[in-house]
Amino acid sequence: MYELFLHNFNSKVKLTEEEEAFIKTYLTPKKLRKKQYLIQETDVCKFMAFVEKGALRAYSVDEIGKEHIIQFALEGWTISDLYSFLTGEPATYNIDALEDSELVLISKAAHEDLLLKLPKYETYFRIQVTGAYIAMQKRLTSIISSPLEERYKNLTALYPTIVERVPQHMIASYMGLQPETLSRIRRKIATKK
Amino acid sequence: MYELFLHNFNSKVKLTEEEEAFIKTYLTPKKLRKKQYLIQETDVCKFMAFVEKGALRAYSVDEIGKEHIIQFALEGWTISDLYSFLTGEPATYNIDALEDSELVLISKAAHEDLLLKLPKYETYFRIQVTGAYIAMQKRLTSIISSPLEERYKNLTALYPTIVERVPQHMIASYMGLQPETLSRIRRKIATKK
DNA sequence: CAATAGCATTGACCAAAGTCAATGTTTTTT
DNA sequence: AAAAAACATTGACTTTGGTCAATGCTATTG
Repeated sequence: MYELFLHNFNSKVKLTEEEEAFIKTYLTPKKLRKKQYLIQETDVCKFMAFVEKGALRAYSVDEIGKEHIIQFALEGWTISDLYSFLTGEPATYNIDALEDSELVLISKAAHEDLLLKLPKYETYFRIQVTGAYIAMQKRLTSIISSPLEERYKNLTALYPTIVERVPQHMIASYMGLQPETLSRIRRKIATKK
Repeated sequence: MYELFLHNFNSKVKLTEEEEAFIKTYLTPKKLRKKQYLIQETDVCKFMAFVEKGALRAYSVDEIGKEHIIQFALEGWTISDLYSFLTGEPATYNIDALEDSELVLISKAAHEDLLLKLPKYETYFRIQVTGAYIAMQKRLTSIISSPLEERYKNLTALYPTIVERVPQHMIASYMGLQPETLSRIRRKIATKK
């Protein structure tokens, strides 16, 4: 249990066996069926979830009821409404499962305790967040500076698994587009070759 | 010297006088005249810059030579090409001064040394990056889910100083728009009231 | 395995943002 | 203070993406 999580952790900060055992006492496993929610908007987000298996998405819903996907998480990724998690304010995102999934949960209490008691946890978390920040900055740059066609190509190049496993209309949502538009872009790319 | 930086640091992680003195030995002050570069694309980004005074911007340049602003930094903000800074790869952004500015630089060597020698520095950095991540996630959410008019209103509400101090065509660039489009949105908002 | 719901594609039309060009204003520079 | 540069606005037109509606395909699921 927790294989992938611990593997991920060790690849960033090497743990001793005792430390591994110690961390494990703070983790909670959780299975989620396809379409089940991990968090709903207006709840307070009580944990960060590491994906051992499966796929989740975080999305917001606008005034006219449209969903906008802001993040996907496949195996090895962490997903949460970090703002809500850290501040205790209500979540602004919904997170649900796109496939039957297995998660490792870190609760707020666990997070805070680990930060205090295990310096390596803080290092791990710092590296994680820094990586997430850089990845998101790239995404943002691509949004404001690349034409759509490029953006879609980049996405498939960077995250081929996401594009394969996730329905196309969700990819469209993630890119801030209508499904019809993405369909047309794909056709355009296909006919060019 | 370093007043604002240390104040900012202390507001996140309280330092003793000795620790303050210790950190100061790692800092370098730097003045930048308007239009001067802190980093140019293809350089390796050698520091993180905290703004004591003035205003900077980070931007990328696309194939057809258009500039796309991805971040502004006013007093109290930190700016860098974090990816390049951490990996040693060439920068993908240019950073330059919008006004005469005073900066506090933290070099790569200083950053690494501080992470090892002063746990509070790691905590400070973690909190900083986490905050930056959350802010950017909000910006991204707003881009993919709000109509333009809302986005401009949000921006002026959230960062009134930026909108005041920075030329409008740069705000447009930051929003991923043409200057003409932003001008029209502003007129639309103005006539509505 | 039949029925249903979810999904992708296409077409016709509309709305929004981009482009190009001209004009007037403000800010900088000399 | 004059000249030049940078900036903001507006209009006419084009391009791009959104909307609505119809069709056929593909997975679920009962």
